[in-house]
Amino acid sequence: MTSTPDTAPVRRVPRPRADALRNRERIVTAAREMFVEFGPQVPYDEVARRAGVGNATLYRNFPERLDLVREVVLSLMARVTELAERATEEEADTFAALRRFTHAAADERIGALCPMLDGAFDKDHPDLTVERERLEEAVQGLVERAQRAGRLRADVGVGDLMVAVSQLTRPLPGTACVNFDQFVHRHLQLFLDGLEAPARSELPGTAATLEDLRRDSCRRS
Amino acid sequence: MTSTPDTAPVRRVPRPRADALRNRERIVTAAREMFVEFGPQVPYDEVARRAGVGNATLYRNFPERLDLVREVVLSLMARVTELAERATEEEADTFAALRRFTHAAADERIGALCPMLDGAFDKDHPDLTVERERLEEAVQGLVERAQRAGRLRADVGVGDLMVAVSQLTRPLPGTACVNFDQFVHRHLQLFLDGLEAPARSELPGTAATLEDLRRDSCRRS
DNA sequence: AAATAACCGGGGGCTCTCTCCCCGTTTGGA
DNA sequence: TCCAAACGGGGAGAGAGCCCCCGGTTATTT
Repeated sequence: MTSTPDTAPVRRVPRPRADALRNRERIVTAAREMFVEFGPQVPYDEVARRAGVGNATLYRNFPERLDLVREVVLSLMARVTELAERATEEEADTFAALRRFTHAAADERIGALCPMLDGAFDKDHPDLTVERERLEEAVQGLVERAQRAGRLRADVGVGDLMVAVSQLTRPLPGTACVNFDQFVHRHLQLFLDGLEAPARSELPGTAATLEDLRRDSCRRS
Repeated sequence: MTSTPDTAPVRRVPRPRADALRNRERIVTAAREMFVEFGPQVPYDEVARRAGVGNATLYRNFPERLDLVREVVLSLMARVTELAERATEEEADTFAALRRFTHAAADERIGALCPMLDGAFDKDHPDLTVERERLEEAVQGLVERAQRAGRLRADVGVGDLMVAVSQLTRPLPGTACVNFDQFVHRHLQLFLDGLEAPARSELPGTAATLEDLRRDSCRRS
C-alpha cells in the first residue's frame, strides 16, 4: 500500500504505543527480579507471567534471550552507577562514601550479574561498553578519592571491590533465607573493615580494573 | 576371612568387589568436580562419563540424585573438618591458624556446597548431622581459640566465617576464569583482615552458628 | 466518536534433553 | 577354572521449555 513515498519515509515508529513502552519496562523489571532469584535460565513464560503480560509480548520485545539479559544488565549497571555518583556527592567522609555505596549496591542485588557472564554473552556490545565505562569511572572516582585521603588501602582496585561485593551478595539459589540480607551486610561490613587503611596484611596478586575482568573472564574450559 | 556366620546368617555382601568400591569413589570424586563447575543439576550421564564408568553403574550406586549429592557433601565436609583440625594442631599463632584454614577451605571449593542446599535436600539426615557436628566442633575450636587470645573480634561466629568463605569461593557458573583463584585468595585475605581484632566497625545483626543456618535457611518463598 | 492499525494474550504443537531400564559382556574372587 | 556380581552402552519414554498462530482489545488519528 504505497507505504513510503519517495520524499520522507513516513515515520515508521514515531511513537511506540504507550502501553508497549510500559510493558517493556515491566518485563525488564520482572526479569531482573527473576534472574536474581532463579538465574538467567528462568523460563520465558515465567518471566512473562511475573510481568503480567502474555509470553508473545515478551518474544516480540526480546526475540533472543541474550537481548533480555543484556537489557537487564544495562539497567542494573545504570542504577549502580547512579548509586556511586550519589554516594560521592553526598558523603563528605571518603571511606563512609565507599561504605554507603557498597551496602547500597548490595541492596540492588548486584551479585545477580554474575550468572549472566556465562556462555555466549557478548561482553563487547556497544551499549555495554558505554555503560561499563560510566560505571567504572564512577566507582573509580570513589576508590581513588578514598585512597588519596589515605583511608583506603592502596593495593586494591575497582575490580576487587566489585567482584567481592558481587560474590558476597549472590543469592543462594532455590532458598530464600529469611535473614540472608542481614548476613550479607555483616560480611560486607567485615570486608570493608579489611579494606580500610592501614593494611593489616599483604595481598597476593595485583589489583584489577573492570577492563581486566572483561578480558580475562571469558576463557572457556 | 572368617566371615563370622555364627550370628548373622550368610553375609550377603561380606566384601563388595574391589572394583565396585573403586568405581564408587571415582564417581564421588567426579561428581564433586562437576558440581563445583556446573552445579548439582549436571546430567547423570555426564558425571558417569567424567568418572569413566557407564551410566548404569552410577544409577546402581546412587539411585536417587539426592543420595549422590549427600555423599558429595559428606565427603567435602569431612575434608574441611580435617583441614580445621590440622590447622589447629600445626599453627601456634591462633589467627595464623584461622588464615590457613580459610585459604585451605577455599582450595577445597567449599563454596560449591551452596547450590546443594536448595530444593528438598534433607538437612536432617543422620550422617549429615554427625558430620556437621564434627565440622562445627573443629571450626568452633579454631574460632574460640583465636577469640580467647584476643586476635579475632568477638562479635563474629562460626556461621559468619563459613558463609562468607562459601560465598567468596563460589565459582562463576559457565566461565572458568583463569585467575579467578587469585582473586578469591585476595578477597579472603581482605575479609580476614576485617575479622582481626580490634574491630574497626560495629556489625549489624548477631553472630550465627551452623545450627542457625540449618534452621533458618529452608524457608521457601 | 468512529475507523484503523498496532498490540496483546494464551493455548498448543514441536523439539530437545534427561532419565532410567535392558541385556550381552567383562572381571574379580574362591 | 568356574561363577556370580558388576559393568557398559544403546535406546525408549517422559517431561519441560520454546515459539508460533490468531481472535480480541486498545491506543491513536481524522
